[in-house]
Amino acid sequence: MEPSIDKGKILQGIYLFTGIRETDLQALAQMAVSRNFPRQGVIFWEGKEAQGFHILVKGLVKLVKSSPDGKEFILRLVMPGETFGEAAVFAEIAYPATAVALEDSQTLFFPKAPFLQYLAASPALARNMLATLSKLMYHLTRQLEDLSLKEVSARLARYVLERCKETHGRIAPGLAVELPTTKTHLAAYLGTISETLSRTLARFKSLGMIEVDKGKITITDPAALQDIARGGK
Amino acid sequence: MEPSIDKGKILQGIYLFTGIRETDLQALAQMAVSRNFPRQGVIFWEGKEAQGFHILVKGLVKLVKSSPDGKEFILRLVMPGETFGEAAVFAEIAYPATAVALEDSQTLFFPKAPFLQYLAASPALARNMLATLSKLMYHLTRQLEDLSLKEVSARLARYVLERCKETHGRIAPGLAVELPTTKTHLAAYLGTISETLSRTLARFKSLGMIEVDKGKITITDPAALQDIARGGK
DNA sequence: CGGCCTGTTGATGCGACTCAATTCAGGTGG
DNA sequence: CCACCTGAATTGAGTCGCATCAACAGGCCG
Repeated sequence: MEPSIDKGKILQGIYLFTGIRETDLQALAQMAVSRNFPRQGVIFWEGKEAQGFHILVKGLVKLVKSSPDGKEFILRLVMPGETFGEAAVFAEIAYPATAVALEDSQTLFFPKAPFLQYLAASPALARNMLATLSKLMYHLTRQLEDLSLKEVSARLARYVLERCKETHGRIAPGLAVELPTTKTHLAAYLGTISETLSRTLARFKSLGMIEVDKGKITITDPAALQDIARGGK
Repeated sequence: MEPSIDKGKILQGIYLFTGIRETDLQALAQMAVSRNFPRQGVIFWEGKEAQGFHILVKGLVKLVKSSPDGKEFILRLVMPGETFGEAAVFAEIAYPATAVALEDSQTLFFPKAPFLQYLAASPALARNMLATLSKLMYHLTRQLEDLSLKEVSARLARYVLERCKETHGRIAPGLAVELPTTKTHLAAYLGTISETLSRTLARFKSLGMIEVDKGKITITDPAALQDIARGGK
């Protein structure tokens, strides 16, 4: 068994719980269950009736849709501190995707019933949850826009720029973005396959727009990237 | 000016407000503003700071993403009784898509600030809103799955089957689904263009899977459709 | 009647997926 | 420590789905 962790402590840093009173945090910590998953372990399956949602404490999780013939699309890579599986808790629907741990991971699991009960008593929590879902919806519509209107090069360019903005707060030559995992996963996230991603990266590099090195992409020509992200060429 | 409508009456039939007390409904009706839009009128623009959300009372509305070069993707067709523009209200984000009336339409508009204030006092309303957002997210992930993993024929087959199930509660030979609007719009909704949709419909017809007639599709071979929707052939 | 929008059908080209071969890095076990 | 294996990444050749461009038919409305 895990050495007992301070669940209340963990909750303090989570966006979902900002502005929640200390005593309420303790109540929430009470209902949370710490769970561990090995690399490649399935946290929940698409189509399974939702029993609650998770907060990722440590590790890395992918949310995937997969097709009968083995292709898969990564809806989201979940980083520590983020929640996942929330949506299925509030409507009578099943998990819309499968969650798989990409590294040994630890989560806090909130069972549906007690959480909903608590939610009814906490407007601040409800408000935070609405904001969380809203941001996820925003993200999903962005992905839809990319998939339906843009080609792979534009999606990749946008991805690199957004990650750069996210990690450094700005976009400038010389700044680098870390790939959270393998290029194959990135390909699945961008709605393509590793071969195509490899070629596209090679083309960007040959055009002097980026440098690629060991799971790290360095931006050398932001303007050109932005042009491509908009759909240019 | 419109002859004054009974806003309270309208709210009663809306999913978002089920289980809300009568007196609360009156308060909500107070804050709602009736607005009218002509065919082709823009209700809000993508990127504009959200000021509130709408309930469609009458008419038809499309939520679209459009690219610089004129292509557009329809995220959702909004039918009377449904809400739209909700997501942007709860996080500090802009409207993620543009809303356009496809027919002369009437909405009830709920301004952000008073609605949020009211929401804090009504757990039932918060709960309903969470459920609404959850269902929309489910829908978005379905679309993402289709776009990333399936080809046009599979998307069309799935669309026809789902609409059939929705309108008749079951799927059987002889049942028909109405197209809400033009085939060009349906194409944009399926992430393709009208030419490709036309060809695909023609192929389905020649294979004896459907009959097409005047904005109506009649299913003749459900099994074959289901096979294609799963990715077969 | 003459525009306009929608829908259909044909020919062509391009982007990206498929299949296949090779290299490379990391981890394992002898 | 090296041989081995596995998964990731890269590169090439071939194919396919679908968008593009273009021409044309039908319905609706002013």
